[in-house]
Amino acid sequence: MSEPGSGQGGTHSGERVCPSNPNVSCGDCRLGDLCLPITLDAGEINQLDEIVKRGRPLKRGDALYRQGEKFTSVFAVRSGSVKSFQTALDGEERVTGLYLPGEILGMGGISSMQYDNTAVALETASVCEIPFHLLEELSVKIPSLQGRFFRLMSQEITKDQKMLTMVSTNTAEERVSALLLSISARNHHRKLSQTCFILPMTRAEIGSYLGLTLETVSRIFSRLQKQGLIKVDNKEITIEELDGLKALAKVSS
Amino acid sequence: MSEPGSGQGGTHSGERVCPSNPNVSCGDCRLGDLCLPITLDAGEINQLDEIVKRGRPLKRGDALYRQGEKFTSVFAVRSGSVKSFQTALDGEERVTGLYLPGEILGMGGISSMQYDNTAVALETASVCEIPFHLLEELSVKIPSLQGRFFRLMSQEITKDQKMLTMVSTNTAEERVSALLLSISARNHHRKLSQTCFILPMTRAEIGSYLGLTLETVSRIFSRLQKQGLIKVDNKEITIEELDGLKALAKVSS
DNA sequence: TGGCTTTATTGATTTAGGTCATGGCAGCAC
DNA sequence: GTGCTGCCATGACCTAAATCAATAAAGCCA
Repeated sequence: MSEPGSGQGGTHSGERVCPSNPNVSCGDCRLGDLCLPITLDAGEINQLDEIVKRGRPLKRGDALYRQGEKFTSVFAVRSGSVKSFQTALDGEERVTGLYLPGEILGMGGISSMQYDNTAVALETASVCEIPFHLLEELSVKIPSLQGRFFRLMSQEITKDQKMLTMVSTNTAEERVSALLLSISARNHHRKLSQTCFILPMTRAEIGSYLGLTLETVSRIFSRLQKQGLIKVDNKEITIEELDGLKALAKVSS
Repeated sequence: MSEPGSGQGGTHSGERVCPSNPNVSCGDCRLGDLCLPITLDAGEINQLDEIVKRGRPLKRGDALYRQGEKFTSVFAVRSGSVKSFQTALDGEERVTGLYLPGEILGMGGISSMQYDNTAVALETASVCEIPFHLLEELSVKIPSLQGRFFRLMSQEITKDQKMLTMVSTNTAEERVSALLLSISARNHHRKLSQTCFILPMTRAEIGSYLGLTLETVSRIFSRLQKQGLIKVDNKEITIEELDGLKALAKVSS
């Protein structure tokens, strides 16, 4: 019953089901307490459910939306991971965000009515698409949904400003440590291991995200490993000394 | 009738009045077409007006709110200018935003219920305070206000991401040029000179905002002046070659 | 299985911008 | 006026990270 791509909708069973299954409703999705529905009651979740579109899983490299396209929807990551990036005038890509299950993206497009970056799946991923005009209408009817969405956007603002502060003041070592800790904390929040995980991005993508070159990222990984703080096996990171890494990262969280 | 600090409220005259006058209603404020009220009709603006608190003008250095304080309101700059900054663990201040008349700040505090940065006036300034819980209630009643606020927050997200991209990829010269152009464009939008203006920040604040040292900012100003692109007289900047500066800044706007 | 492409590591060298230091100048109090 | 204090300019030097380069390892597919 919880295999991806099983049968019909209406999966109102006792156990919550696999989030990669496209037929899971918001009420049954095990991400409910991270995603939009938080603060909504059962009836409201059903209304939200009606406007959410759950597409086929995406393959690595598939785009959710592209920079410059007409803005229509925001997206919630259900499984897998997604990066967003801006394409500069010279064609260079600059990674602006990494989105894990339960996180919402695409909100930068609301004001200008077109997406301000491109979002692509970093691995096989499933996402929920929420048409924004419907979300807006529903938010008028459900004040707590409006509030939830205000809070989500505010969170994005806070996150971006933290990132900005970090990129413009911290050393390469601090930035890399902070990213590892951020992924660790988000995994922990999703009840996954906070000490061992697979990096969804290449060294080049991490560098682009942190304002570093891929060589520097690689060197920092090696250095942190030499110091015994982490273990690196290609994309698999094991944090050996969580507190040591936190001390290095010098971030408040 | 348009002197700051004149008499009573109810200034419904034909001509729009000076925005530093604390008794001007949203409908009469000449910033109406930049600020929150855009897209609202007359009746709606009156409702918005009821919840907006217009305080005494602030002096240079006065705080609108402080990092860590309980979040209560968002603020609109009416006249003067405001900076926001985050205080790091070591007590260092990092400037995260510059807000000119018509611009809204404080939205980062919504999600965590406390302000995520400190905002202080850079010069004599007047601001409107909008208690957020009242704005939220009103937004349910006035869908176009909800929409306007969604757009404002989205704008902040887009702005921050652009800033992030810039700080992590562009050279010192490009960053300084881009900031000058940003101020120029915002002045132009307010029907002020786009080629001559007073910088509201010190070299140190500009550096902090752009992820540079004050020495570098100073050197870049000198260099741009030597190239004939701008004229610098202490805080007064005159852009001599707008197109040349744009070419240097390498930004899309 | 081998050949191809993408990704990662590590070393040598360069450079943009930081750091340190000095002097000038504007604004303000008295 | 004189002396302070904060801000700015500019020079000398240094360093973190970029760039250039070569090699190795992983993933892919035919």
